[in-house]
Amino acid sequence: MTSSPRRYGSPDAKNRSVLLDAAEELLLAEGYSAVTARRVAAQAGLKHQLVHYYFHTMDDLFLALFRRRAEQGLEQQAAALASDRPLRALWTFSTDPAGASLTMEFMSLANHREAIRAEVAHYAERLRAAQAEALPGILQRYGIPPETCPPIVLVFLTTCVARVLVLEDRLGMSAGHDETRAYVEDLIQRLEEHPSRHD
Amino acid sequence: MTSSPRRYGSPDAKNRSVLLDAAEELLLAEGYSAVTARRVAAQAGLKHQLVHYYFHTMDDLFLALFRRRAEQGLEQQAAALASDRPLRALWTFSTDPAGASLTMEFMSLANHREAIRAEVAHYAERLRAAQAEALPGILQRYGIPPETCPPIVLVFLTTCVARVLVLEDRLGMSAGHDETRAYVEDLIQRLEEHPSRHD
DNA sequence: GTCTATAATCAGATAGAC
DNA sequence: GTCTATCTGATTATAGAC
Repeated sequence: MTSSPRRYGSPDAKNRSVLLDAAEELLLAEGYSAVTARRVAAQAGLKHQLVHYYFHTMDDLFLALFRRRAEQGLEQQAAALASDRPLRALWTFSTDPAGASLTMEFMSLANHREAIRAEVAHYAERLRAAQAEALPGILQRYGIPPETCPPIVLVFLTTCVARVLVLEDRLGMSAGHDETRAYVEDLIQRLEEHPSRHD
Repeated sequence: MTSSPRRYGSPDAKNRSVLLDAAEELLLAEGYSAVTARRVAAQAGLKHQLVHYYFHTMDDLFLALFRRRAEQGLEQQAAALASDRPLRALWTFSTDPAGASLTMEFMSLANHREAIRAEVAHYAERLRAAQAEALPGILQRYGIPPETCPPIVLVFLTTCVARVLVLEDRLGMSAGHDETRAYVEDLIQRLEEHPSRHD
């Protein structure tokens, strides 16, 4: 009589990670619309019902996938900011094709999946807050007067440029890319190689 | 015997535009995954088969929708660049929420729809080329030495910032937005109100 | 933990009547 | 130009056996 007490897999089962890996590959290669229970399972070499066994709904799968990546991202960025060439490290981190592509894909997803929206927004704000907190000290170390440009604006600009570069690359666009990369990297190099000279 | 010579509606039929309008509303409000033949027709108050009558496939509908918007966009940007306050006009044009949202939605779509990809990339390159052509003259008029920053880089930066601002707004993000908007608008105002002074 | 089987939707697309 | 009817295939999700 009592309605079936639906069972679900434990969070640390091996095949759970296998499914998440498969989902991430699909998301990166074909976009979020390709991430269906059946295709994820096929990619993992498992039956599609297992997706529902480990993740109640597809939203749950996306959330689990996002959280796993988000934690890695926060750690990587913290390491970059703490390194001895933080600007270069931050730029390398931000323009990582896989990372930026996944972020953009999750942002698209968040646009029409309510459950994802809050999570993505929260993570992005945390990333940005960590940068905004670290940057003033970094700029000061390089002798850059804070009046030049508010650190939070610099943080925002960097993120924008990195994301759009990666996004457009994927579409086969290139207008202005080389010039912008060169401009940013030249800027970083001048700052980090000659901390005293910058005009 | 001869296989049915499938018929299709003429490009200037009234209901064709009605369907495109409906598709655009859906795309803006709920994202591209909501733009199905059935939902578009429902939004337009028509039967879903009419979508296939006017647009052979859904890709055709997306392409028609994109081209209609793209032509408007190119005209609007040309008008902005030719106005007496081109920087301000360009910024206003670029940060138009509806326009930027649609552009981002089409970029997401282009990411996993081959037929859309080429069209979106081509349009975006044309927009950027038009800006890159006009900007040197504008900067010269304001007395800005071209060594400060390559015009094409400025063009790219502006587009990035505008797009990401709009995208993040839709997700409910706000960190750094006010500061960045203020920074850009202050910059534009200083340039356009006092063409001679800029330091 | 994994399987078979199945329910219930929803999608794109076409044929042919009116 | 618009309709009804239909085909085909994909999707999420659940129940219950093993």
